[in-house]
Amino acid sequence: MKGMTEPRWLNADERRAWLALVSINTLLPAALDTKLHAAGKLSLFDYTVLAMLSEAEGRFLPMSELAARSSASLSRLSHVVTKLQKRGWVERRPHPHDARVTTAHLTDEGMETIVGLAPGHVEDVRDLFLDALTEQDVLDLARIGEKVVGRLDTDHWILREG
Amino acid sequence: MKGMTEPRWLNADERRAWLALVSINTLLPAALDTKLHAAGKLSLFDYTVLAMLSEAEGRFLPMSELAARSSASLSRLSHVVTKLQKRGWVERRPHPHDARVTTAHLTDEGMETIVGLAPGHVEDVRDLFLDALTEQDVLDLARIGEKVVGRLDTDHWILREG
DNA sequence: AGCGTCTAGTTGAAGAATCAACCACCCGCC
DNA sequence: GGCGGGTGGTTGATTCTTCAACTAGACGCT
Repeated sequence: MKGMTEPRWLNADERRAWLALVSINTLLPAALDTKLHAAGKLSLFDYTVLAMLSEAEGRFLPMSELAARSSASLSRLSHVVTKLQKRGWVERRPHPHDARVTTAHLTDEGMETIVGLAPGHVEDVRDLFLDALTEQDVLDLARIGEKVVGRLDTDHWILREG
Repeated sequence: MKGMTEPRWLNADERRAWLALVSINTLLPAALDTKLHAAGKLSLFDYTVLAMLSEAEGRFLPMSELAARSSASLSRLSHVVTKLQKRGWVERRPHPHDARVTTAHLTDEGMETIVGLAPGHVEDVRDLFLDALTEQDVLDLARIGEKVVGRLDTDHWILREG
């Protein structure tokens, strides 16, 4: 049982930070979803999956690695890959040395799709988000953001050094 | 047609900031959803709706105002209020002077629910998020977060001065 | 009073996310 | 060599979200 002692309520600045984060959290994906849906009938998550594959060596990744890089559950990813597969953007193949693993491969058609979408998407990210910030803001946000990610998931892939 | 010119790709820090934000965006709500679901079978969004009502004068708000304060569409809110109503936490009442308006009222039972949940939730927010940050981080995040919110929605309620 | 337009909200169907149950396979160990 | 636990992945049911269509009342104009 937790909370027998008086909780430490949020002070004004903590509350501001928290509310802003929650608001960004609903507003930003919604806006990008709208843009991407208009540009190519896909969601931000669909886009992220394709983008992660396009940046991977050989344009394929095991499902679990792809799930990690898109911060999704295996279940969610599996459903989405099925959808992307039906559209011809992704293929599933068995792993040669471990029969448990499935690898998701980006098809040529999938590559064309994301290459066509990427410039517009990057522009949208700037419009909606980055252009509001100074260079210092970007630096601060990267620092703070990575701290938070580290707390939420110690082994998160964006924290791997390379 | 957009994008005839070469897009400005993200530099290293912009990419770090962007990836961190996207990751936080999926990880944080998921973690809080899990906690809240364990504590009381509700989602972060359900919680937010109840919290906004509990903080409102008279513990009621018009649907549109409640939608604004929880960053949701009227449609989403309407479905959720229906659900909360079935659990006895919220009531719908007509507005006395404008028959178009429905007001959502927090019931006593709803108030008890959120009062019971709030200390644990605040602790979770600290555990998962705020405790990773210094005071300066919190200040920076509040400043940057509000800038971003302002860009996404000029009239967002958290930016109203009061 | 009657018309058009805008605002507030609801609804049902369609698509997406989560959860729990499940299968198949790998690996270490007896 | 086979048993047990852990890993990688899929599936279907349930729940949530979104989208488009719709009702109804307010407000302004003539």
